[in-house]
Amino acid sequence: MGTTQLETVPEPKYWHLKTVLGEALDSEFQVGEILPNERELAARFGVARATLRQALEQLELEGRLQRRRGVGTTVAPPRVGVDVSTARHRWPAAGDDSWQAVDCAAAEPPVAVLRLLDAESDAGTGGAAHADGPVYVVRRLRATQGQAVAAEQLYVPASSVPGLVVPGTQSGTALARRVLRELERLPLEGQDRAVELGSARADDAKELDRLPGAPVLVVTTRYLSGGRTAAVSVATYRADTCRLTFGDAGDLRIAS
Amino acid sequence: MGTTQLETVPEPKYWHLKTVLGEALDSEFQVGEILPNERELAARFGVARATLRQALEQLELEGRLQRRRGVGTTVAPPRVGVDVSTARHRWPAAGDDSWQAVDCAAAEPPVAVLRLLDAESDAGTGGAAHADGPVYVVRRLRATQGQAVAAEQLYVPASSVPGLVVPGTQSGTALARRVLRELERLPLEGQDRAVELGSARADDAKELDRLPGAPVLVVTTRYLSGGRTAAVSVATYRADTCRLTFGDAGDLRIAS
DNA sequence: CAGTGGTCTAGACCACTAG
DNA sequence: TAGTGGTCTAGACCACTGT
Repeated sequence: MGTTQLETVPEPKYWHLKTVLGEALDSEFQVGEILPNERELAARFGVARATLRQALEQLELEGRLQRRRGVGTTVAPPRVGVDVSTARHRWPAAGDDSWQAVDCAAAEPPVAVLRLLDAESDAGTGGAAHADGPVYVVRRLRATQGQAVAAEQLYVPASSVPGLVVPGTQSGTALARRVLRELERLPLEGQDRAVELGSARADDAKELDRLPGAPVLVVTTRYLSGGRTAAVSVATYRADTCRLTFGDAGDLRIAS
Repeated sequence: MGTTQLETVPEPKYWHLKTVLGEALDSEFQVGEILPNERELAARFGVARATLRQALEQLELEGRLQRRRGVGTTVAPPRVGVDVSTARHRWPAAGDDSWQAVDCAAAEPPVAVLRLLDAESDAGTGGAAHADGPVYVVRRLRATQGQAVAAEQLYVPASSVPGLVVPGTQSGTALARRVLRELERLPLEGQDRAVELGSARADDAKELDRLPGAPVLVVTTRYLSGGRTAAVSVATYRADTCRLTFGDAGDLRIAS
């Protein structure tokens, strides 16, 4: 009783809410403007806070909202187009100032990365092209317009950078730059790339100023040199704020 | 009280749950195997069902689980790699049997698409290159290994297919094929592509066998011909089951 | 039909941010 | 310290699937 049950289609409340809110965002709000808090919005729409939050989550997923704990919910700017095109045979460092090397250390890569590094080795031999030796993990950060948009781990087997000399103790970021410089000496023959949805690991989330588990676009790149996989990059892009572009002709310019 | 509060770091329960479940999936379950139902799992871990669901949602987002109402929760197979590489200057139809034309009708595209279609027109003129005329919307479905992985709307301004003759009433799928055939007559000069996260619209969701709002990867492609945007494709890929590949050298073969 | 996941409620407390 | 979003609970009912 009380509920008029106006439609035969029981469209979920949060879905309808999302639509209504989305239209309101278009017509009544400016980018950066702060919305009423969740408790008030829920009351205003006559729903529980959890239901309201379900709608907000979707809008945030679509990049229309930005929520920050302790602050509030704001209207997000349009997603920034981030170029991830397979720039004609270039190493990840070459002439790209949007990436900033942060750290580097020898470490054991996850098995998924190991499989990529060994991808060209004969299945029968079992063993390894270069996965047995140490692998340098270079951590880099990508920023666009002052905003951190991606965190990357670049896995470089020591066998790919034979010319590298490692002095005893050296700052991680200096080592990172040296590994990248050595890498550029190899002839780059091609690259593989894949994009999939993931959720941010705790460390990546912190660098991207998001909570752990935040939705991210994971770009995996395999750099090929000498018939082998010379390096593997796993880059984690904020899915809420980024649109990955692969243009022959640059941006898609969705906004203006 | 009763809670031993074992850690100084108040890691969220659902996050810890997700980790535990994820490890269990690796070691104790087979692909396709069905998990205990949510009420039992929640009881077993001593949490509320909503909390358990938060963990399951994340695992589903990462493509590790598949949940179907009325059926249960199953262990998902590894994501399938779907090639979306900018195949050397090919129209969306050419020699690709993974796409199946479904329907076609003249319709008004969303404003975002209109902006793309007019992208090359002079900003000052305001008006339009060809957005004023009718626009054909071809709907297609992409299947891989018997599974629907993507739903596409291909926007083709009538001015891009001047040779097209439209008989009075014609089946939508036949019209779709004719539009595509006409399109192939144009010289394709290049294409722009962008990938971003979205949530499935109701109609796409139905064709992808998902609920509305399900996370999807939206691939927007702009086909360039004669210095103009001859067509725009908006393809919606299931984010849970798909990994988009852009290989020079084919798949990344994460699995085996 | 019984059993599943999906939606929704009305609370409570916590972690974080900013004044 | 006040106010925000984030987490969590213990229920309830609904929509869908298979038998």
